[in-house]
Amino acid sequence: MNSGFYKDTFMKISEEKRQRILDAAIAEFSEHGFDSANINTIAQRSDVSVGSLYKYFENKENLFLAIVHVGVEKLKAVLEDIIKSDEKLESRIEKIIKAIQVHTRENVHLTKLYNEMTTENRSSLVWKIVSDMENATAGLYASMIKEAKEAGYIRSDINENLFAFYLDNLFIMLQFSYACEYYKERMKIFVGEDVVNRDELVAEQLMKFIKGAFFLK
Amino acid sequence: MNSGFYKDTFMKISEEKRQRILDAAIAEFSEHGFDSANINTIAQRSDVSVGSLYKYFENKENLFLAIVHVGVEKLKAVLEDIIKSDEKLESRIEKIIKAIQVHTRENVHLTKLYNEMTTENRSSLVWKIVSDMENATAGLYASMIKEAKEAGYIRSDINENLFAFYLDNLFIMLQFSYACEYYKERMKIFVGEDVVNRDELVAEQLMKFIKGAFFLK
Amino acid sequence: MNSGFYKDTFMKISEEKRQRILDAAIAEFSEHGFDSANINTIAQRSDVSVGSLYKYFENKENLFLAIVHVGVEKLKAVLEDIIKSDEKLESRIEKIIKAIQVHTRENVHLTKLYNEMTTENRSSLVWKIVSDMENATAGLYASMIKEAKEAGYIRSDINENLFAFYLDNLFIMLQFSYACEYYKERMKIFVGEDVVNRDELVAEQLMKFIKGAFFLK
Amino acid sequence: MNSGFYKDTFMKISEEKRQRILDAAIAEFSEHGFDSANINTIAQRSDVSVGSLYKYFENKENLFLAIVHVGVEKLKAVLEDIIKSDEKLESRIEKIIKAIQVHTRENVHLTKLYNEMTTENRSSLVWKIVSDMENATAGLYASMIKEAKEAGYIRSDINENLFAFYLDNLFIMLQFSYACEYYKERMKIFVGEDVVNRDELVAEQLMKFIKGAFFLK
DNA sequence: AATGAATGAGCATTCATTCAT
DNA sequence: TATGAATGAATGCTCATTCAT
Repeated sequence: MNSGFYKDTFMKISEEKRQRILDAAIAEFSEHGFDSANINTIAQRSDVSVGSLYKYFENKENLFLAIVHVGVEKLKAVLEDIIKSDEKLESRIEKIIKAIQVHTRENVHLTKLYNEMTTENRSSLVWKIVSDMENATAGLYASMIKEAKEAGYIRSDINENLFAFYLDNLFIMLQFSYACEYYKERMKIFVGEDVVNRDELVAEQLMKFIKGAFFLK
Repeated sequence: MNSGFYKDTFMKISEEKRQRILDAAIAEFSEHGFDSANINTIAQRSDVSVGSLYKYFENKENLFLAIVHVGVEKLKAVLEDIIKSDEKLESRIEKIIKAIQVHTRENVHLTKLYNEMTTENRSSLVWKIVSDMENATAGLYASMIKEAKEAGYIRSDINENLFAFYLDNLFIMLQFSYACEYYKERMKIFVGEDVVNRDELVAEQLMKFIKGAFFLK
Repeated sequence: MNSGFYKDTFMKISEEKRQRILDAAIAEFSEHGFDSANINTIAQRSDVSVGSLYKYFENKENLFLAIVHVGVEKLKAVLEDIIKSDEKLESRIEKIIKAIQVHTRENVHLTKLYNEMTTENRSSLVWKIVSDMENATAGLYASMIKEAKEAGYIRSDINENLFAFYLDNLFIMLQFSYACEYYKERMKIFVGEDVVNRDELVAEQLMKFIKGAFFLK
Repeated sequence: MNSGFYKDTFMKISEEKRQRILDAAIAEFSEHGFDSANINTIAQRSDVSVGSLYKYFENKENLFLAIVHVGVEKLKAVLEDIIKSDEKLESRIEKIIKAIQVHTRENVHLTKLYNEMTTENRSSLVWKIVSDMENATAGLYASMIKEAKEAGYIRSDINENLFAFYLDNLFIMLQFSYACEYYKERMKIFVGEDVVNRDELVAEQLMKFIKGAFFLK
């Protein structure tokens, strides 16, 4: 049950306090990156003593991993819900795109964290946590595509693994483009200052892009 | 000529030494990220004294910006060459994909740096340098697509800016997938352990993906 | 109450520890001057960690200003006590001279610090703290003289501000001559090796000098 | 002949270059104090290479001592000229006061340097150079006073050494009050913002102060 | 269990001094 | 003799982690 990143004591405190700590940590880590994030600041932000923080988490790294875990679980929940539904491929993809737009805006910090996380420093540590999700998504996408392919619904001359990969690549970049300053600026350059207010257009065109790639016409 | 990140003295030293410093800095920054990168280590790695390093660069930040600048210029050169050629859209895209595969493998550190750079901390500083390149690429892709659209070569119901954006998103993720540990692992999960040896397949399928998205069938 | 140079935490530690820190700082700064004073040494001397020192004071400068403040307050207390008494001018001056001799010997480091402080580097920062005291003394001396002048007790053809200034000049040099190596050596050259043991003579003659300057005969 | 602070080579360069170096050094040391003064800056300011500077002076300290020496010699020359004249005491003192006002304004840097020099750090090293001058002045003042005393020109109940000492104290403070920021501000507080433009008043009142102290009335 | 003061290793940066040219 | 690039020890300050209360 325990993901191994927090100590048992962390589960003995009130739900509210636990959340305060996680929120503070997510904010701090996503704003400053792992190295510059300050444990003492996280303690202040969450109105908890440093001492306590170290009663709940072995060290800075584990606190980081714990929140990455939380973030991943949250995203996984959102995606699985959609992918596992038995609607047809097209509408599932459409739902994912819209879900990404909503979820990313509501969890900007978590998304920044996800980007931060892919950085060299921490990647090996973090991989243990994330591989799980990536595995899940990768599998789901691939089988979703395979299914559609077998049903003659999409073209048959494609490698479903690679196509799943490219599809997810587009989704990841969409997330970052909505949450991370750098990618947001970049998107504005490509599309114009007001993209951020034109979610439907972005979704519609992305849908068109993907459909073209997948579907027979 | 001088990008403003290094002092004039940096240009007075031997080409070989200059390269040694840049390489050491690129390696250190890409391995540890800006904050954890150690100037003293860079000095040792490049067999130069710390004092000298500070004779060449105002401070840690400027050294970082200088190498980002170098990286960006290098990549820009590669891409512009291809995009500006007057071959047809299809073969230009194909060339870009292949160029990314080659360039990224040859410049793993620089690519890691690019990822590192998109991280919150430094993004505003770095943006000045990179926006330039993003602007160039964005414009080139968009006009390339517009042209093809007007020539009736690709479909006419698309927003060229957004399609250029999605296209570049795929390229960026391809780069990271070849250079950054995290993304490399992820790619393996999606496609299998041996992807890294199957460049042709990756390129071919990506080509198929993109062609589907763009071209009339 | 808080002069603004130390953080609140400084007042939460034991009186004894606080004094140890101030003493160590006063010694170090007065021995080496602001620039060469070593924070790490002050930490060792006062048997406190550097980290703690920085918990109590924002930075080196504030620590310096804090002890200057302490020194000034101490001296001010001594002088005000005497000047504000309502004895006659003559005996007040005599008391000041004796007080300087005693106080300076007991606070050699603080007096050295005062000298150090008048040095260019820090003067503007320090002025805020000291101007207060100088203002007080200047005013007190001047009104003391004015009063005596109006009472016909001393001569009437003098500018009380300038005479107050010259008087204080003599006092300042007396302080330095007892505390600072340079001025001490100088005094020995002027008066002989054993001046330091002849406080009464020094005081008596200075009294004579000043009385001549001020009083009608 | 060689004071021992510079190497022989220093005398082999042009008078003009030598002066440029001394001026730059005086300015730098008086502006920043010994520790913060920067040898490389002195080299730039005097348009001479650091290498050369080290050909002329053993190290930073010796350069400092060399300029102190110059300053002292300059001041000594001014004072001796006056003190050794055979005018009567009163007018010699008057001339000294005026000379101080003029010389100090013309040699602000040197005077700041003198103050800087009395600071603990350097005092023992510096003392060798200055003791010489102090000795000279002390002796001259004392014998000047003794003479006047024996001539019945001033009062006979005074210790000529101590009176010489107090007299010189007044002179030193006058110098500092014209040259050093800290003391200048202090003088303004005592006398008013426009003192700096009222040299005659300052001189006249100081004369009055001293005459009262010394002369029979 | 909770606190938060205390610790001290670690790193960016400066600058006196050297030495190859 | 003159140069100025190169050196690296030294120091202010930060922050993860500990531990006495």
